[in-house]
Amino acid sequence: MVTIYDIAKKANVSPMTVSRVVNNSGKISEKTREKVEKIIKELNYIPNNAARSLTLKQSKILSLLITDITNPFYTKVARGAEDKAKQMGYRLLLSNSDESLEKESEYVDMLISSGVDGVLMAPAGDESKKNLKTLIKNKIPFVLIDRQVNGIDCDLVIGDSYHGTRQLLEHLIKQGHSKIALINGPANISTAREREKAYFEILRLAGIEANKQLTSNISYRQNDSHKVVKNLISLPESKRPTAIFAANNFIAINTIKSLRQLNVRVPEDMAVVCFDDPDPIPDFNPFLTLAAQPAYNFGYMGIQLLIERVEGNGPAEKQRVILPPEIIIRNSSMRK
Amino acid sequence: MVTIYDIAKKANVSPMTVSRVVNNSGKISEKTREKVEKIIKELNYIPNNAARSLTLKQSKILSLLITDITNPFYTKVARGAEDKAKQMGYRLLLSNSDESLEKESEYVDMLISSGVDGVLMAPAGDESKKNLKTLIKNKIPFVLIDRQVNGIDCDLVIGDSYHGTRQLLEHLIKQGHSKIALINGPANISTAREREKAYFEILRLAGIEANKQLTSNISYRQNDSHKVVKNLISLPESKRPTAIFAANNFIAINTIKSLRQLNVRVPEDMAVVCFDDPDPIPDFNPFLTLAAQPAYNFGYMGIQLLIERVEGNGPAEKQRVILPPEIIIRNSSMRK
DNA sequence: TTATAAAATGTTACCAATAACACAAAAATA
DNA sequence: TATTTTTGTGTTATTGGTAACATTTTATAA
Repeated sequence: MVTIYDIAKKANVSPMTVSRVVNNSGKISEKTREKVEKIIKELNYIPNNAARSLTLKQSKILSLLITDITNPFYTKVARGAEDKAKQMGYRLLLSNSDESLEKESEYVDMLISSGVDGVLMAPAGDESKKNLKTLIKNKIPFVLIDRQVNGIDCDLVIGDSYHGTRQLLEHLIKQGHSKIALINGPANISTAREREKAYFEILRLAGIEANKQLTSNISYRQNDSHKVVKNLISLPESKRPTAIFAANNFIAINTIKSLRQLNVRVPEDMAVVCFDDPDPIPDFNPFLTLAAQPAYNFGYMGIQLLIERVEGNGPAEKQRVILPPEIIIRNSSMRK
Repeated sequence: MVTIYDIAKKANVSPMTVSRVVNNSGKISEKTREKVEKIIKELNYIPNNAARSLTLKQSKILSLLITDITNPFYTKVARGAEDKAKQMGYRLLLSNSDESLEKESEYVDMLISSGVDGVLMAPAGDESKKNLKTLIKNKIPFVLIDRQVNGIDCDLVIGDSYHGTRQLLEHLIKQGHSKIALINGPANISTAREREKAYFEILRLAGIEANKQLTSNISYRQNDSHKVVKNLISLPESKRPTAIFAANNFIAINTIKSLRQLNVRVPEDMAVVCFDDPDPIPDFNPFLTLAAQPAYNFGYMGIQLLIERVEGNGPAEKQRVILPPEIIIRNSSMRK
């Protein structure tokens, strides 16, 4: 490995001078700069980040801690995050918590040890508070995306669950539905709570009496919708829903799969709508009506806020960025 | 930040003893080990990776350098890679080259500087040789996935383009197609070359005279299929293809979009098949007939080979892992 | 009981880069 | 020309951890 010492020797200057050339810091005569730069090129010198991190206490590495990169929502988040990080001269570490608190906790320790400068995180749930406290204790800045955590005041980039829910439900109501089921995510995740709250509020506003029997909480990523769907289908005609509002893309897809297995046609017998597009490549075979969140921007903005914190340019008060969803109406909710 | 010196002082031992406890190396009496471990917990000590990297010359960070995480193929690769890396105690850096040689080159420099222990890479093309040489010069082990590079002898995890192509084409031929167009990726990417070679070979074996007019090379990820599709469609009836073999998922989707714009129905007027599933969530609205490659395993195996190299446990000769595709026949190629 | 081996712990130097300070040479000012 | 300021460059110490060697303590054998 080529070090500044090798350069220094060959250029007949001190290592410090080389360091100054590399970092463009301090005063350097044009002559020495050129001489040193020439040798740097010649020997193919690349600075050693470990040594730099050790003295500077910054690694230029950020971490993206999400639940699962294979969820297209987070795929796009990751892409946005990586683009912004690259643009700002940072590298990005990828971690998948799978919505598991322990995995998240393991990663947090690993990340601290790795010396990341900051963490962009979609927390597994409210219990992530413990892991965030660990970050705080270690003075590692973080920004939350998609989900908030009770009792943690920090920079946020989140969607607008209320308006997304509202537009989806109003669309269903306009289509003539009044018995609308909610298959929600876990109650310990803020987005699920917000969507549920919005669900009841909007039904009330529309003069529709909500029925607790029609709502349920399941995982955002494990496939356990089947039982719930079966239950809904086996309700007596008078109570059986004609539409399902799935809290995310994954639930929606599994719901549709279950419905098909049960010979319930979508949308003819059952409309389905959800949050977040399951299709990473836009506009191919579009089927699901949904509230598309600007996932790329979640990542992009998140990294932007994070770097502001890392570099200490952020405002004193925490920033809350709320990105509105876009409602896309497609076949899964259209009465033929 | 808590260091081994803090622990040492509080435990009344030398820093070296603490280091030994942390790393479970050397001989330590049970008594001291317990004493030190207690204080480590108490002070919440987490080792500083920068310092460790500096002495040990290894960072426990690997890099995944792919073309685009939003391509579902690479999304799954990334997930497999991250899972294996985590399991082996490594962290994973994510980089998207967008099939651009310069971006790839920038990343390679960044990665070397970051001190990654190894790189798992889907090279942008044959010209990536230059970037790989940089890695070699810096003694950074790497493994290539999905694509080979002429003139670089290294560990590989690749698919089987020949058999995938063969099965797809035989399926089309069995469906009665004889005028089959190939919309291929760039000729400087090994997978494209292999698929083209297989295409001609298999047509020949089937006694079908191949027509150069029916083959073309476009980007694997930019949407520039439209002109090509238009040309194919405007061929005289006698020459116009009845099926299109798209070299990857992205091309296939854009091809179908173009066909729809041109009012050509798929599969009624035109069958379409391709490599790689564009759908990250399995079995939802499946439409495309394709050769599905075990993307997750590309990443998983790739990291496994890479870590073998990094840790010096690998065999002397380079390893070539070839993962066969699975043909999935769906609607896009079925004559109704 | 002493010599010797083994086990446990400590000391020193080093990894690559940089901050902080020191100092010489050149330029500006008196 | 002498003095001050500025500019350019060098020296030393530090960052957190560990390898290599040194030393002390304990256990074992003679």
